[in-house]
Amino acid sequence: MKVNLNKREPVYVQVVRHFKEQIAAGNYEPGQEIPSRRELANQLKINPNTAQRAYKEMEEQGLIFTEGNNPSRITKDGKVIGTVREELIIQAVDAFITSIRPINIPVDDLVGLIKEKYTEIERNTRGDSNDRS
Amino acid sequence: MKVNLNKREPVYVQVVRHFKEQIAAGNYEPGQEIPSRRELANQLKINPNTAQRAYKEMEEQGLIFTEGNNPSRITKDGKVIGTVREELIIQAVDAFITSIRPINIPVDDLVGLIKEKYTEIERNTRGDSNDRS
Amino acid sequence: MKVNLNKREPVYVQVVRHFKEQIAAGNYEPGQEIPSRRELANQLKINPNTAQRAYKEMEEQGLIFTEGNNPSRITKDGKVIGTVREELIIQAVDAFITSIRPINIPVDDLVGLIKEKYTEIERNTRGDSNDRS
Amino acid sequence: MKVNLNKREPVYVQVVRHFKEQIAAGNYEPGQEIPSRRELANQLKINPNTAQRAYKEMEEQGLIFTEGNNPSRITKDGKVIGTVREELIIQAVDAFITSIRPINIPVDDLVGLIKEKYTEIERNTRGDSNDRS
DNA sequence: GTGGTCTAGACCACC
DNA sequence: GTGGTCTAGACCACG
Repeated sequence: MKVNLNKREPVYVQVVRHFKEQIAAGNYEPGQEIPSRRELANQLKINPNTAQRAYKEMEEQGLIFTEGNNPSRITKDGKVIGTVREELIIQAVDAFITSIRPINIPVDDLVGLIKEKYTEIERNTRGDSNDRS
Repeated sequence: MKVNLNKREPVYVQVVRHFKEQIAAGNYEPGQEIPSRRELANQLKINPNTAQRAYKEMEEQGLIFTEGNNPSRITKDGKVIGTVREELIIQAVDAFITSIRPINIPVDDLVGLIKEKYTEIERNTRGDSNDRS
Repeated sequence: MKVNLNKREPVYVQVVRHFKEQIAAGNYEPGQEIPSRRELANQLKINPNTAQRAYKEMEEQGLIFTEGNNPSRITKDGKVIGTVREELIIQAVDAFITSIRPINIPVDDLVGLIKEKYTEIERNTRGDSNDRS
Repeated sequence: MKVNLNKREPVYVQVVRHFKEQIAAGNYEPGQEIPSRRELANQLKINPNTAQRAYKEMEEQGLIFTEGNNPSRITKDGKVIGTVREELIIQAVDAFITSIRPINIPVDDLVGLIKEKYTEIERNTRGDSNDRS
């Protein structure tokens, strides 16, 4: 994973989103260990406080849990995991429609463009693993 | 048009985007006058400086031009106008794909969701005209 | 002559400068008639008030004079004409030095560039008359 | 550095030009930190917003860059730095030629004037260091 | 009336 | 502390 310091999206939000994506994609087993806060901060070269904030956010949302001084783990609650996936999809679709609606483009043209772009990416990344964190 | 002060997207960016959408939708003739900075500020109930900033941005991008102290106008350059539409569409599609890609959803499911959402909106707004307020 | 509405230099100043240049270049005889204010405004497609302001400025500086309802004329005072020339040259040189000084470029390099540019222009305009008002 | 509030040239443009000159003169290392917007505003006794505007301009031109909320830095792109110098010189020479051309002064007279003025300034400033204040 | 700049002061989120 | 945005209000010159 890489973090972009210049985007308007705060770094800690980017981190949270990244984990959500990994969970939604099924790249994490329920209960699986995730890197410690310090470790993540080192990997991404971000401030430990930022990592801490991201983890705190995820804990509050029930995505991860921490027992005592052990490393944090992905939630074991299957329902939460399913919700994350839906949430991400709905958010993406809504944002897309909102941004494209005022332009008055026929929905079929749109679908064409998306399929095109999608297969183009598939072609470029075939064989790559999905988890490039 | 309405402006949302609470979004992360700066007001002046919202204004720029709104004009781009209007141009892309064909609601502006090349060379057409647009409201003066003060007038726009009154309409949107924003500060004249914010309007000024939006217009400056548009001027730098070649979307509008100003001769002397006359009110600004939409560019007469048809090429620019054509590009705006494409740019908006490509940006939207790219952002969408980028946000949805890591989740590994089959493209056909995606298309289904989009069409669904799209027609739902169509149903709610049928009969509305394309006002340029 | 052409006037640029988008420069920071006010239009009326551009007009004044243009006449000064013509005088300095010797393209006007002392006492020669110049276009009426209205005529000039038509030629340059500027507001008559702007033409008026330019002429007023020139009268105050003693460059032109007007007798009754007759067309204005270039001053007959040879000394004024000589001064204009010197003034323009000194202004130009001063502005140039001021802008180039902080960069620390050897004066000989500078002279080389100027000569180069100068002859380049000469080549492109040979045969042209100087008065393209 | 000093800023002149009474010149026609806007303050923020003066600031941008000053940094360009410093870069062109080699007084800044690539990647070197520059004062924060607030600090610069204090130094020059201008409003922080004016400093902000100057920095934004420089950022758009690729002269400086900002990572997250850290102080901005001079670009590390050597090409950009090289271009700045050339750009400043060419602009100055072009402006000079444009202003002096219509007067029809022999190029050798011009060179004489420049050298004269140049050495005169050298005499007055010999011993000064290249401070970057 | 127009565009343009500047100041003063406030607010926000991020780190 | 940093960058960034916004408001409010003033001023200027141009046309």
